[in-house]
Amino acid sequence: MTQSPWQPITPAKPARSPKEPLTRDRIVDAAMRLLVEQGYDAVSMRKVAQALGTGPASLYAHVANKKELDQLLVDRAAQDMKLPENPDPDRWQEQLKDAMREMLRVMRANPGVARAAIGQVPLGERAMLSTERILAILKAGNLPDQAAAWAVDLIPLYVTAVSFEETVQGAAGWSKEDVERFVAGLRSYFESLPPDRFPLTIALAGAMTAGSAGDERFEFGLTVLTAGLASLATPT
Amino acid sequence: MTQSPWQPITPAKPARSPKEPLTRDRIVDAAMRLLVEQGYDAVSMRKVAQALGTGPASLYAHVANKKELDQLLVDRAAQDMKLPENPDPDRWQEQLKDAMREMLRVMRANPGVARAAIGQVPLGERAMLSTERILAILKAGNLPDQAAAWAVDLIPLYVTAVSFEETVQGAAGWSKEDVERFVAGLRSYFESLPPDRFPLTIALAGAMTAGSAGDERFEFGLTVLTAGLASLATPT
DNA sequence: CAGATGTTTCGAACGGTGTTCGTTGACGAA
DNA sequence: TTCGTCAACGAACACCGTTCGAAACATCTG
Repeated sequence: MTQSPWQPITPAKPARSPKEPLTRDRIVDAAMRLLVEQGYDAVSMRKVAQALGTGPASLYAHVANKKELDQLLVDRAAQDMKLPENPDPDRWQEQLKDAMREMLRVMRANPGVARAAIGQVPLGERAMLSTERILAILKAGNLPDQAAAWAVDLIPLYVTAVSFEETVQGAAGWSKEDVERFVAGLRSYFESLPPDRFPLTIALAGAMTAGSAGDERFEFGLTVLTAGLASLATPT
Repeated sequence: MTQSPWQPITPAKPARSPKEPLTRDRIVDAAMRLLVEQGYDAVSMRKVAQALGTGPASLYAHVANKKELDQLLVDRAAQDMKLPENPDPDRWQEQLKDAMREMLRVMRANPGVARAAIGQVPLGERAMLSTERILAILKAGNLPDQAAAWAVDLIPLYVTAVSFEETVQGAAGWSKEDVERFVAGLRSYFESLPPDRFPLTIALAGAMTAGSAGDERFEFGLTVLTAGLASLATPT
């Protein structure tokens, strides 16, 4: 009774990790790799920790929570965006469109970033630098201060939303044919609606499902936004 | 040994539920109530089932999965949107703005719907009817078919994104003062950035954080979008 | 009326999630 | 050398969506 038969005693001592110490940067690196290679859903505290050869609890010494990690990922991606430093007042509309194309390009290159970015203002320093650059373009276009300030919120909202939609489809691992099949199904669904109540939807079924593959849809949004903003510019 | 002391005997027989049978509608009802009262995160298969006095597995006989339930919630909300049936060509821009205001109103009345709607085309019949109505307004404005077709995608995208942003804040149970405090913090963060690299952000810090409380920000988006769309209308 | 067949219900479980607790160990200051 | 501090981390908590399989019920067949 004084001693039980198998007493585990100390479990051999885990030898402490011989690896280099954890840092915020190493965590973001690992998370970014997971994000790009396997999409947003693969970025869990557990999987990131596992990729670093440790447990999830270890991450919380360097990152407040999952949301903060998401923000860090967004900021890391913003770093890759190349935006003009000295905008040209004569070409501001085209420059604005280019900037939005660049934002979409980066989000596509890092699938899942849109998912992490949606619904929260990116406040990291690198993201703020993008904001500054966009503001410069808008000021070059002679937009009133208030309009420029709100537009700089509206613009990423659009790009992020578009990229997010693509991400949702991409997350399911859809191939080009899958997308085509989905669009075709969508179109025939539109056309199958009751004609008395959905005349326009049926008539425009083709147009509504057009441009889903390429960038025409996105370009349309660019056109609408820049035209709308241009209409607010104070005449010089 | 032959009999243990407390033998539970038969567990009283669960008497089979004396309640009315489960239906898709009852499930959506319960989910909607949870959504409105406690936000999107409260809408889990488990909680919906619990609200109906059953287990989560029971729901799967009527609803394919969580995503389908989300779609059903969006469609249920779309039902509440009152949009004009016979748009007036002379007032189409104002009618379009009103329609978007109505969409936002409904999304606000059902907090969490935006979260359920984001990133997926709403295909339910009631949602499609809203699409039809918006199309009618756009056609009244003499937009080319392709423009109208893409715009009818762009418009809910904007409204949903705005509502979603509000939802994220609201989900944390923020009061009016909380929002004010957050905005004030944001503003002083902008102003504290290095002046050499962020001159515009600092100069416009006030403007960028303005209009977060009311609807001015949303109205700005309406103005930009309608103006941009109007610029695409074919002259009559 | 009895039996077979199909559908609905639902407890239990699987494998995942974000996060917290409390112990362990390493390292710098005294 | 001792002490105090703090990163590391195993284990656990409370959830999540979904599936399985066995009952309970409804309905049609003989």
